[in-house]
Amino acid sequence: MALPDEYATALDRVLELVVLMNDDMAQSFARDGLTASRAHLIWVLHHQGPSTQRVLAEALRVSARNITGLVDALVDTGFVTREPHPTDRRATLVSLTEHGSRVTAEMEKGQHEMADLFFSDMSPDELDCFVTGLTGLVNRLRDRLALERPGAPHV
Amino acid sequence: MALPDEYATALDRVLELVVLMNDDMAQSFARDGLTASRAHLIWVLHHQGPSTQRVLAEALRVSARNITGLVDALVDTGFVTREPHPTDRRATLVSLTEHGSRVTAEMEKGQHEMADLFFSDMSPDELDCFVTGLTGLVNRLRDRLALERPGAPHV
DNA sequence: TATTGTTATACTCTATAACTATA
DNA sequence: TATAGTTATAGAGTATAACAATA
Repeated sequence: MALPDEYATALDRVLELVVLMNDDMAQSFARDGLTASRAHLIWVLHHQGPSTQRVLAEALRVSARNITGLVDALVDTGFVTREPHPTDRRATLVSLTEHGSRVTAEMEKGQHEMADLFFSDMSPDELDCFVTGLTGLVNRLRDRLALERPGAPHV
Repeated sequence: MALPDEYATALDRVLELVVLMNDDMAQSFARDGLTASRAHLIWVLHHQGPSTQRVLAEALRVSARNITGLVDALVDTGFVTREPHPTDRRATLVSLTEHGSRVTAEMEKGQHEMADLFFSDMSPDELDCFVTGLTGLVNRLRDRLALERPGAPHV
């Protein structure tokens, strides 16, 4: 055990970051008429294009039943459409509407603004040092999670 | 706009940290038979001692009705007790049981272990530089949230 | 027989509103 | 009149299980 006080302060900062980021994202989603889960779903569509509900369930790591509910809600609120799959008549393809595309594009822009807010005040050295420390930390955390949750995907 | 690629990488790391921390905490709570909300509640009791439900509602920033449900569940699962308030007969005092105290003490120990995992591989210089960068980032994020949510408490 | 998505059911967290008991 | 906590009701996310249509 080395520097308990510094460690405690540093961990407090990390925990505060997590809380603030969760708040910030939830708030930003709410402004668009979305929840975190619905935002996650259309974010996947934004990056992967039209997808079956099966694929969405795997991407969000939730049950097929849950995807049915999320897609229902996103259809009702005009973010996505359900269309028949061209070759597999069991499946449906979920696609972004124009509104859904506009919102996900705005989300991407919001990420760039957030990156600017976070990093444009740092010198190149400061940024490098911060990212190095953060990367090591994230890697150690990812390893621990993989160990403690044997069923999880070991990407 | 300065270094878009470095910024994007750095933001990705931050976002990954948030996801992993959320997963890690949820997993750790589940091992103790808790949810995030219930863990938050007993964490407040651990630090503030026996409290009225009113105080807990303010600490967790949720409705009084919600606290009733959380305390019901925590009483059923043996983490807390409800007792009459000594002077105000409208109020009830929520206290940790022995089991609740043991679990919160373990949570505290788990935090120390997490801090060790995160920081014991960093040199003092690396830690200092990481914390400096993180502190600035957290401060800018907190300021932005305060601006965008005028009703929020300006601690 | 396996897969896709649905309906049925249930649990958790969240909220507002109406109500009781007490201050 | 105001406050502490409950009951009533509702919406959202999550799960498993049973079932339909299709592969």
